[in-house]
This record gives sequence, C-alpha cells and structure tokens, in this order.
Amino acid sequence: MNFQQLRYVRETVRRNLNITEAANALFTSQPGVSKQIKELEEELGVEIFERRGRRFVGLTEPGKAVVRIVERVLEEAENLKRVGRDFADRESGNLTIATTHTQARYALPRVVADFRKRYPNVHLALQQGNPQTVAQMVMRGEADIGIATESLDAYPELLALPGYQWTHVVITPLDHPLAKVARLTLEEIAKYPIITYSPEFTGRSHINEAFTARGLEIDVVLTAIDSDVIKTYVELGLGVGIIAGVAYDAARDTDLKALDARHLFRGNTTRVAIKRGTFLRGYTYDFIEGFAPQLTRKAVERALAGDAESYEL
Amino acid sequence: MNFQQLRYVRETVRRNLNITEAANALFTSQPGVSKQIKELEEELGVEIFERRGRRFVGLTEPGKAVVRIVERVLEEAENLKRVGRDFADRESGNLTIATTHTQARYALPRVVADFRKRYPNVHLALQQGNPQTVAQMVMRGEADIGIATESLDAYPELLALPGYQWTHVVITPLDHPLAKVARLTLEEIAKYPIITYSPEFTGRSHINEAFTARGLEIDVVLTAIDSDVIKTYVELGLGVGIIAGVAYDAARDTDLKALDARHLFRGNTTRVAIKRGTFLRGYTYDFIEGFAPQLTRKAVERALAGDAESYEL
DNA sequence: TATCCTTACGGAATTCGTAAGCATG
DNA sequence: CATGCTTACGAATTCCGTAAGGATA
Repeated sequence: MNFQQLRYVRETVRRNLNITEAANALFTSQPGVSKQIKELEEELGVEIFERRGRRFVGLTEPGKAVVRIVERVLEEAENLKRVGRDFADRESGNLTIATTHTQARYALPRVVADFRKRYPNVHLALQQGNPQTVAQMVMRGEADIGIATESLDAYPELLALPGYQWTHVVITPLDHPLAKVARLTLEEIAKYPIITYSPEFTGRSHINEAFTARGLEIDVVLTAIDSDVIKTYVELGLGVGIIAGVAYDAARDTDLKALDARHLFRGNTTRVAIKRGTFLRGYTYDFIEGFAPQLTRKAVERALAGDAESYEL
Repeated sequence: MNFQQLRYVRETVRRNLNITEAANALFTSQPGVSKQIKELEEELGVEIFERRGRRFVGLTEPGKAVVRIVERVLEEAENLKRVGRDFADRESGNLTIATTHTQARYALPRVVADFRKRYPNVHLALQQGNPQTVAQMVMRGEADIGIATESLDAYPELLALPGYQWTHVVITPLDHPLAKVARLTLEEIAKYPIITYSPEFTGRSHINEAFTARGLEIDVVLTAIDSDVIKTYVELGLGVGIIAGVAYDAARDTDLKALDARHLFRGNTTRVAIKRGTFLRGYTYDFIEGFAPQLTRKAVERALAGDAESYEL
C-alpha cells in the first residue's frame, strides 16, 4: 500500500470512476493507474470498484468504506506537508477564504488590509459563494476557512466559531414615510414592498421568522445576494430594504436613511468555519484573530481539541 | 513521502528516539531507517528530531506536530487493512477486549460464550487491568474495545457508551448483626470494618462519596481489585464487604448474605469504550451488542458519527 | 571504548510509460 | 468503432542491506 495508490483511487472516484480521466488529471499513464488500483485491491483483499466487463460502474460495499478512509489518510498526509511548509517558512504560502458577498464587501476589507501588511508574501484568495457553497469549499479543502452567517454550523465536519454579532437595519429613501415613524414596528414595515436578501443568505431566515411570528404577510418584491444591489433599488423607490447593519455606511449612503431594527429581528452571528482535523498554518490563526479578536490561536486550538486527542510527548 | 518513512518515525519515537532499536523492532537495517527519516525530513522541509551531534535527544517543535499527524495517518492505514480483512472474511480474525476483573469474571462469561458459538474462528483475548490501563490499551490500539465502570469517559479520544447499570450490595457473614437490621443505613455500615475495592476500581468512588456526604468516617481494613478476594475475607469475619451487585451469586455464595444497598450508593454505569476513528469489524459490533443489547450496530455507528463525517456516495 | 547515527555503494525490487489487446455500448 | 480497462515488457527509479566512518558519553 502506498500513497500513490490511494491518490489514484481518490481521483478515480472524483472523476466519476473514469480511470482515464483520473490518469490525465494526475499527469500519469492510464495503465499505471489501472495496475496500481488493482494491486491495492489485491493487497486489501477486496474489490473497491464494481466492474461491468472492463468498465467501472460503481463502488462495492467494502469500496465505500475504503474510499472514506482513503480520503482521511490523504487529508492527514496533506496536513503533514502543511506542517512542513508552515515551519519552514511562516511568512509565505496561500490562504483561501470562502465567504459571502456581505462579508467580503463590508466585514473583511479591513481584516484583509491588515493581513496583507503583516504577511505580504502570503497569497490571499477570496472565493465568493452562498453559505452552502462556502461550507462545501471548506469541507472539500478548496478553502482554508469559511466566513458566513448562515448554515456553517450545520455540518459536523466543520468547526464553526462565532465571529461577531450583528443586526439588520431597515433602509429607505430619505423622504419615505417610514423614516418619520417614531418607533419602528414590523406592522409598519409590512405595509411597504420589501427588498432584501435571497432566502439562503445573510440572516434572511431571521427576517422571515420575525414577520411570520407576528402573523404578518410581507411583499418581497425583489431579492438579491448583494447589499449594494438592494440599496440601489431602494434608492430608486421600489421599496424599503432590510440589510445587514454592517452594510450601511452613513458617510457613503447619503441618499438612504437607516432605521434601527435591533428590536425587531433576531440577532445574527457570523461564523468562521474550519475543517476539523486540518493543520492550520500560523498565519491562518492570525487571520482569524484579525477578523474576530476573541478567536485567538489558543481559543481556536482549544475548540479544535474538543474532540481530538491533545497529548504531549 | 511513503508509509515506510512514517512507520520508521513512529517506531523511533516509541523506542525513545533510538533508531537502532526501531530498526530491530521493524526487522530492517539501521542505516535504512536513518536514511528514510532524513529523506522525510528533507521532503517536509523541517527537522523532526532534535540532534546533539549524531544522537537524537528529542523532538523539535515541528517534529511534535509531525509525529501527532503521523500517528493518525498510520492509524487510518491500519483501518484500511481492517476493512479488507473484515469484508474478505467476516468470520475470523482477532478481538481483544480490555476489561477489569469484575467484568471479566461476572458480566462477560455469558457474552463471551455466546460470541464463541457465533464466531468460532475469531480469536478472543481478554486483557485485564485497572480502568486507566483499560482506557490506555484501547487508545494505543492494543485492545479493540474496553469495558469498565470508571474513567472511560474521561478521554476525548475514546467513545464511551453506556452498557448497563448496577448498584453495590453489602455482604456479610450469615450471622452478622448487620444482616438483621431492618433497613440498612450508612450509619449502620460505618460501625463495622469495611472491605471493598481499591480506589481506582469498579465504582469505588461512589462508595466514598456516599459516606463523606453524610460526614461518616469509615474504616477500610482491606482493599482488593477482585470481588472474590473481598468475599473470602468477609467470610473469614474480617469485616463487611461492599461489592458490585453482579458479583454476588446467591447459588454459590452460600456462606454470605447480600444486603440491598441500592438506596445508599449512587448507581454505576459500566461502559464500553472504542477508539474514535477506528474501523470496527462486523463481529466487534456483534460482541458489543451481545454485551449491551441496546448498543446495536446502528446505535454505535450513530454515536461514532456524532462528530465525524457521515456522507454517502 | 561502547553506543549510535551518517555516508557510500551495489544489487534487488518497484514503479512507470509505451504498445498492443480486448470488452462494452 | 470509439471508449476505456487490462496485459506485457523494458527502462528508470527507488529501496535496502552491507561495510565503513565519525561523534558522543
């Protein structure tokens, strides 16, 4: 058994059981992959792939178990290399952050700027997506950390640490009747067409909850994944907007008024997700702490160790 | 990077950083080990071992991280082989159970007998030890499962599932004054010398708790790890015994009287421990279920998946 | 001086790519 | 007949053991 064999198996599974594609992806010859897989099967004493004639059509029962473990072995092997890179050169490498629009646009710029100053030789990549995509990118190892408000804590493979709390604000054009109400209520808001986030995004669930809990029907005329789009349409008078508080900037959004809605909607927690069992590079801890000061290296490590072993030699 | 290198590193650590011993243990040449370790260090770009001249004197900082991950990789690799063996031949193999005297003597015989009938070709091994040893044997992979009443749930690396509940009984010679008391109390018991388990064993902690909670001093004249020893000395009139209910057998212990003490001491839970992340062979699940019927394969797998991934292909 | 790691070197084993073969849709 | 896995074989690489060298306690 060797790592090459395991890599071949993993890649073949990822490429829909097509050995030829796997071989191409790994820049090697197809017969080599075929042979190595066969040898692994012989060594383990089980067939991993179900064959119809000479074609792979699925995984056998033991194959499923094997593949699951193979993934883990290769992950740990990847961790080993990361340890090496981390200690060999703490100042350079890659850091990929999967996040949503709102975070990338409003919460992260300051953090990223500080990080760049501290680690000019780390190549930063921001990957945008909806919260589910963010979670998947982290789980697949395509991103080192994920930052989003929804759904990150729904996966046992991920550790989702609370980063910061925020509430929604209601935004209106300057002369809107809602802007003159003494104390904002859900009933008042429900009278107007509403523009807000797409269902899977940025605390949208808490918005719906609040209205339905009061038995109020709302008329959502437009949804976007993007606070800027929402603001644009509110400025045009299409309705009142409900967006994340962080996304309103009094200095720049001079055509809009923001109404405090803290008492109307449940607070939201934006979380940082990392994949359990992954070795994090030193600068990754620093990035996380830059984003949420209470998430120090110690704190993150303690959370990670929650279910892992923590022995010293 | 290959498995051989990782094995060499692990063995060297286990043999107190002595490459020569590691080479002997793995039936290979010492220069081979030396070279492979060096090559791994080069590939990872860090020194794993701290050297004074040509001698290994410790692990470097990165070395500690590396060793921890190496252990995990090799464990998973071992799991892969187990999968193979399990599917290739579900009826034979090894099963090592680490447990305490009381369990081995009173709770397990029936389970073991049934198991032997069902799996005549599985080689069973019972390893006896105190609860801490039991836990360690499971953690080190020297035993597949551990069964004990104390301390198994103190290790995050282990999953400790509740097997069965039991309470203590007080045993006395037939003509002992305590045997005539209408309703047994702690105060009554405390009047006599007591013979019971060693501190680290079989629910002993609950015994002490009960007396000290009442402010009672007890005179423990003799402790043993072994219910049979305790019974012997009680028969000799050295004192009253406090043992696990399961350890009293009315049919055989005709010289002793057992007094219900359910209302005096906290109940105890005997647990089955398995190491997280280990692949369990089919018959291991069957053994566990034989021991505690509620711990079906499904139930155990669900508990194991509690923090691991559980995806299907 | 005994222990223990490193270096050097040659033979053995493994890996890998090319070319050809064969089964499926 | 195009796609895709297997078999065969030779070249290149890697692995591993023996022998010798050097450093520490």
